[in-house]
Amino acid sequence: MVAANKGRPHQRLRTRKDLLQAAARLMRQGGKPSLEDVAADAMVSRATAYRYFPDIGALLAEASLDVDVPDAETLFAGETTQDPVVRLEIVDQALHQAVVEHEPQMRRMLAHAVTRSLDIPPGDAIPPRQNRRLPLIDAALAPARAQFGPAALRRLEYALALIVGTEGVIVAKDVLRINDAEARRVKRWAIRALVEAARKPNR
Amino acid sequence: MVAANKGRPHQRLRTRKDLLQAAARLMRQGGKPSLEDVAADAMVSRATAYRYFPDIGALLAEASLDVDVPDAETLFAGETTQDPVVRLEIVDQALHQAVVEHEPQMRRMLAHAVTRSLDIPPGDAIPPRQNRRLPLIDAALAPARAQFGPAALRRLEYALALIVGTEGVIVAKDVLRINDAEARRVKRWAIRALVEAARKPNR
DNA sequence: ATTGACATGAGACAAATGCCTCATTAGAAT
DNA sequence: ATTCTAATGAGGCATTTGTCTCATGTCAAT
Repeated sequence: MVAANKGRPHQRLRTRKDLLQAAARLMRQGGKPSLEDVAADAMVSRATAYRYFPDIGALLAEASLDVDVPDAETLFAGETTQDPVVRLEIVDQALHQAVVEHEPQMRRMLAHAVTRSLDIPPGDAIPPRQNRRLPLIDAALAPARAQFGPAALRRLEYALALIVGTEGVIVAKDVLRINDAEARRVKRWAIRALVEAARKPNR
Repeated sequence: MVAANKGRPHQRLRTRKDLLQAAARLMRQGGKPSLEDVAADAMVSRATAYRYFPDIGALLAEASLDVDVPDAETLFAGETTQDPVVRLEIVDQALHQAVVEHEPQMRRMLAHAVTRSLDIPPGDAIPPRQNRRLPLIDAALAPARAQFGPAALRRLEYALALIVGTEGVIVAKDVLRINDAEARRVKRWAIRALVEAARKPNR
């Protein structure tokens, strides 16, 4: 593995970027490129690719990762509503769309994230999974925070996180086998139900 | 691949079982056995292993699959309650426990299920993912079916399926990074909220 | 008991994976 | 401009993966 934070940052960033872009490009075209393909497309030697990524799976997963999910600020830029349900539906819409638009990458990413803890030596620290979901949920609820108690808010955010992320879309597709429209409908209903339940004084 | 339903069913089932058992045994011991290891342990030639499973991933995933989740009948055997919330919590408890008890296998299984649609030739049929969740949810709601309209029932079942399965446990662990107790608490709250929302006349 | 279809074992093969070393190159600091 | 070090390229190596062929063994039906 190449050094992390000294020496030649530019060069390192460039080759890293080239590798990820090549991987993304090849995946967009067709199935599962080999590390050799990626390295060749990035005009980088195979050894160098292994210096940046522990294995081909990690490379592909990370290349799948730069699906740009809008952040909270841009998502709520022109939005004036205070209604948490409306704002949550905006979040769900954005995430849902990102998933269906980049479904193969999202699936690969999820698979990698889910098994990462297995392939590292036991007793070693598990790198935290990157998380775009909670900040968005939090931002959606921000204007209405006063409506909930602190514990209820936390509980609500966690429950919502079970519904709005990648996994929800995948479950709807693979387990429930329903189409996008119905999946969206189910989630919207659930979101509203949870928010309203959290609004109640207690329990 | 070996024939599916003619010839010598006994022999086929035996070797298939031997392979799966060997894979399960080796996985229980340590990390990720190679197909060669599995074949050797099953006292079967490598070629034969490939005749039963398309690749090592499928073998390991299927070997992880025989985690016995109780079916609806045994789960509700001594149960007299009609309350759907209580019954749903029983289901959630059972599934949650099955996941945490066999976490590595469940993760492998999920990863395989999630990416299976990617590695098959495009345009080909996607084999349905096996589903233990909906029947259990359905059984939990069965005594209370009259309380819901048909559309509301469907919607409720789908929403619940987003919360109670494997994915929910994984999200709680990896994304929310909360412990089992809190995960259970969040899910119980969400389940109750959804059921009660579905009870209301409409919307 | 014999036959015929079916399952298996043995081994060859190309490709991919991950790891390694050593020489060369390119960037950063002086 | 020179120097030193970090990054790279080239290639080798052992292992694994997945596919194929052909000979052999074995089950089941007659």
